[in-house]
Amino acid sequence: MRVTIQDIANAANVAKSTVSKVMSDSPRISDATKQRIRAIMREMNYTPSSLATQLARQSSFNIGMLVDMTQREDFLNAFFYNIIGGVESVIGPLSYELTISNVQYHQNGPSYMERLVRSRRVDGLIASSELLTADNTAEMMDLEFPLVSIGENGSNVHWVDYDNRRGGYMLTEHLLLRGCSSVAFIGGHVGGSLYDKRFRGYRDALSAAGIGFNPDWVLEGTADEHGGYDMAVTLLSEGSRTDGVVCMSNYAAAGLLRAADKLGVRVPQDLLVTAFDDYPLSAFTSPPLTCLHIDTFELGIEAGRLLMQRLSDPALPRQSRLLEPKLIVRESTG
Amino acid sequence: MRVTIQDIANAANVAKSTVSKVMSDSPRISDATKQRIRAIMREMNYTPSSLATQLARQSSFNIGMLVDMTQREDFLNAFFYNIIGGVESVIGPLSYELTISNVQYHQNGPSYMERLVRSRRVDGLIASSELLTADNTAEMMDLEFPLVSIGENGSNVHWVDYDNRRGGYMLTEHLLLRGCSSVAFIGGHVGGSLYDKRFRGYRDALSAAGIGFNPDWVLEGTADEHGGYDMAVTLLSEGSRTDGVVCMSNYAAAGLLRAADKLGVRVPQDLLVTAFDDYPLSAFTSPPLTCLHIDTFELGIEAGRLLMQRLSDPALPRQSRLLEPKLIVRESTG
DNA sequence: TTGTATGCGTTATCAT
DNA sequence: ATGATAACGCATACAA
Repeated sequence: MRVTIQDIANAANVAKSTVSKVMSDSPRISDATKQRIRAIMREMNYTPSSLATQLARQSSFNIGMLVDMTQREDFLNAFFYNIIGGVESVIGPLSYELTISNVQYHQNGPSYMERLVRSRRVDGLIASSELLTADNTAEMMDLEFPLVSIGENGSNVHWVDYDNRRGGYMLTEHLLLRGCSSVAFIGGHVGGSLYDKRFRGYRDALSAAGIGFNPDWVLEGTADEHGGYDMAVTLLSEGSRTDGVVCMSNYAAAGLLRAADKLGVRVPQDLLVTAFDDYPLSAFTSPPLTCLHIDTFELGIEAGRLLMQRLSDPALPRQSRLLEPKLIVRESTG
Repeated sequence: MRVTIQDIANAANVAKSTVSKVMSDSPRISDATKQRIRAIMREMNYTPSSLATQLARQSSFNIGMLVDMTQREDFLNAFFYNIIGGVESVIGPLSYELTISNVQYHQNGPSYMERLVRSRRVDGLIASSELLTADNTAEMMDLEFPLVSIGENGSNVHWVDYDNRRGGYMLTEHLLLRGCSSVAFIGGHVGGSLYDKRFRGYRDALSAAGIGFNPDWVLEGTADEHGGYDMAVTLLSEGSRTDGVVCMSNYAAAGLLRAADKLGVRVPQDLLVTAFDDYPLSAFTSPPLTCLHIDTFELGIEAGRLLMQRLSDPALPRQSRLLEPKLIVRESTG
């Protein structure tokens, strides 16, 4: 830094403690001196050193966010980026900055626990639940280090998540309301955290409608375009009476649509189709897909809010927020 | 911080300066003491305070990256996220952290110049050229503040960018090589920085092939699905002899494909189609699109490298890097 | 090879 | 209402 608080103090013929008080707008400084010193600060183009401030206040005014960039799947990227945007939108106005740290590159060198947490490089951390090991979580709890998990978390930490069970329920219910009687569920694998919740929602909706569950309607597989195509071929060729489908992803749904087209199955005349995630394909398939929109920006906002709350109240009891997804109806369901 | 360097010094019965030297692995400390003190540090679970280190070293070891999150267009998000990943992949291993700052929220409060630059909260900045005003750029030059622009920049700053002219050239040339003789260029508007470069590449490729340029083949318009549809209708209904198209975006191309389908124009039999950007639609349209892939992760890497170079050599003469896009051939061109 | 003293630029406490 | 001074935790030039 060029000009320091001392320079200002000298120029104004006051002690630097006075200048400091002016900056914090202390009521114990006369308005006259405030004006005078502020003018000098402007004139001398003074900006306090953030490094010094941070050390003195024992706070970095920095929030860390852990991401995993090994997954080069672009659609995930868009989600994370939105989360980042959401977090920033709440911490930014509170004069906190956002530090993005990639777990990938912590493999060899010091981990994020060292780089961010123990060194106090950030005042708090937001991280996807998959990236939080039990050990690290425990240590942060022990250090009373503010932490918010994105994704339901078993440990005693704050978390925010979308209601995936509810999502499965909503899509299934929508199909039933449109007259479907045998609804299939395709993509994903039993044991996946997303899968299990969404599948449960699917089954709950069937039960609620008094419809028995048929194992033939459920196909596991990779939830991408290729997987969707294959599962659709299986599902539609068996002469099954399926009249509605819930897909684990819009990529799988795109594959399904391609298969249906090839097999002469018309959507939505012969088959109604729904999928999780609006982005990126749902609006552009033919026909466009009825889908469930997950607003990850909102997720970031909630995570940020929760963390800031925790920051100002260390005794904040453990909290969690379950956000509701939004149904977007398009031609694939009539 | 709980345990400080002083605590370690006490426990080891040495001066804290000795401990400091051990941490930097100074050759002037005996191996014996090094081992002994390191053991104590481990045992006492010591991690140096980053705040204190930063103040003492007069460096935040932080790189700032400016983004504009007002644009809620998801596909842009994926690009930016990849840039972030690229930057992080080079600065992370060098023990720098990445600070993401959103210009949007700097509207009212202090600007990023105040929050990041003048306060020295970051040691250097990476920002998209559209976000850099002449004033701010000038001030950073004046402060000798390390800056790398993403996107060609007129000012005397370091920058990295993709070669958009070359991109326009490549797509056009590809069509010509596939036998097209009248190639159209649709989407975007004269004056746009991307447009002008890409369009120039298109014209250059035509010239190089000795083909005259026909203004009827060039349609301006929004480069989204709707715009693409409209432009295609205009282009294809006029009984024009266009046999190949370069689209400014894969969204526009998707619209074009929809229009072609409706008008009975077959792709690629009657018309070859190419587009800028692989992500997100190009692989999923029918037929899948031949397109130009822009690896934004790579862009981030180059930006990061350039900045780190500048950081270690303040006298580094102004540099720029122009990256070459990659042609991905799919069914839309046969 | 290790220790002493000072600086880094603030904030905060306690006098005055 | 303002000033002197001690933290904050580490790095470093200079002594020993």
